[in-house]
Amino acid sequence: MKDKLQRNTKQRELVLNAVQARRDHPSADDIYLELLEKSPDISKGTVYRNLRLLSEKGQVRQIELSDKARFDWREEPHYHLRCSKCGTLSDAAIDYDAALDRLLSESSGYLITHHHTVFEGLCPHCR
Amino acid sequence: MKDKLQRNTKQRELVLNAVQARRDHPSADDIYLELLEKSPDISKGTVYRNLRLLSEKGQVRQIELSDKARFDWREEPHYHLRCSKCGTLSDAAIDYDAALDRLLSESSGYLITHHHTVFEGLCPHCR
DNA sequence: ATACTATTAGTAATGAGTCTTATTACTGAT
DNA sequence: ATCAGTAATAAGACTCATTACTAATAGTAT
Repeated sequence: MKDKLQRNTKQRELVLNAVQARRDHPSADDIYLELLEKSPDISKGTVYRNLRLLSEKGQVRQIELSDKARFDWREEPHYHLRCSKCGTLSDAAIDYDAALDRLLSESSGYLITHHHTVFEGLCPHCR
Repeated sequence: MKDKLQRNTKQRELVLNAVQARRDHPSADDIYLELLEKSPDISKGTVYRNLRLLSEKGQVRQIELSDKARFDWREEPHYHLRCSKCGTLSDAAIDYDAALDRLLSESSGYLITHHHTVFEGLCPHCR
């Protein structure tokens, strides 16, 4: 139950800043390649590990997609929208429905913490 | 625009039958290993390809998870529920909300075809 | 039966993500 | 400021789901 000490490293801050500075939805590798430009010694494992740690702490949001994870600077839960053709990912303008979590918690016996939703379709450019 | 011919092969039927005979949510590799028992010559690529083709035709449903794809015999769209600890996957007792697709189609300019939702939480056994 | 070609078996290749290990560098205590 | 303890790192090997390649096979229309 005791929290284990977490240190503040330059690399962790670089990763956090990189995600927060972007307004798209980069993959772990996107962030890694971006950081490589300014910090040629940063390691891929470091980027992946810090992205996981930061998303566990809630400072960054991990979007679970089937092909590969993407990351999001927004802290509040929200849904996403992906073009089936070109793969573009954007935020969906539909509010997160927390009532579903409560409803399903009662009926299923699970302790539901959250859900994630991805809408699929053709974007204006591809349709 | 012309439909390209699809052949009915023994292997494709084996794959379809295997998925439809199960009431859990097997991965592609689960199906491959199961078929190997009775048909030692079946190839992994064949199983993966046919699962994709069958899900494109709607005879089988592909569940998009971040770690690996799972498959489902049910044809109607529905949501899923995954235990964050043990990974167990089950169907969620909440109806698919097609109204969300229409709503977002109007506001986003996308042509939304569907959405997929996975609830996360601790199952009765793990909580 | 024949011709056409989708599909297959077998295997190599890809790519996201994890793991390993020796080294480095935070952090709290002296 | 120095020191000791140990979390975190760099570099690269590794895992594992999925795809790509290729010569051989087998549906299907004629």
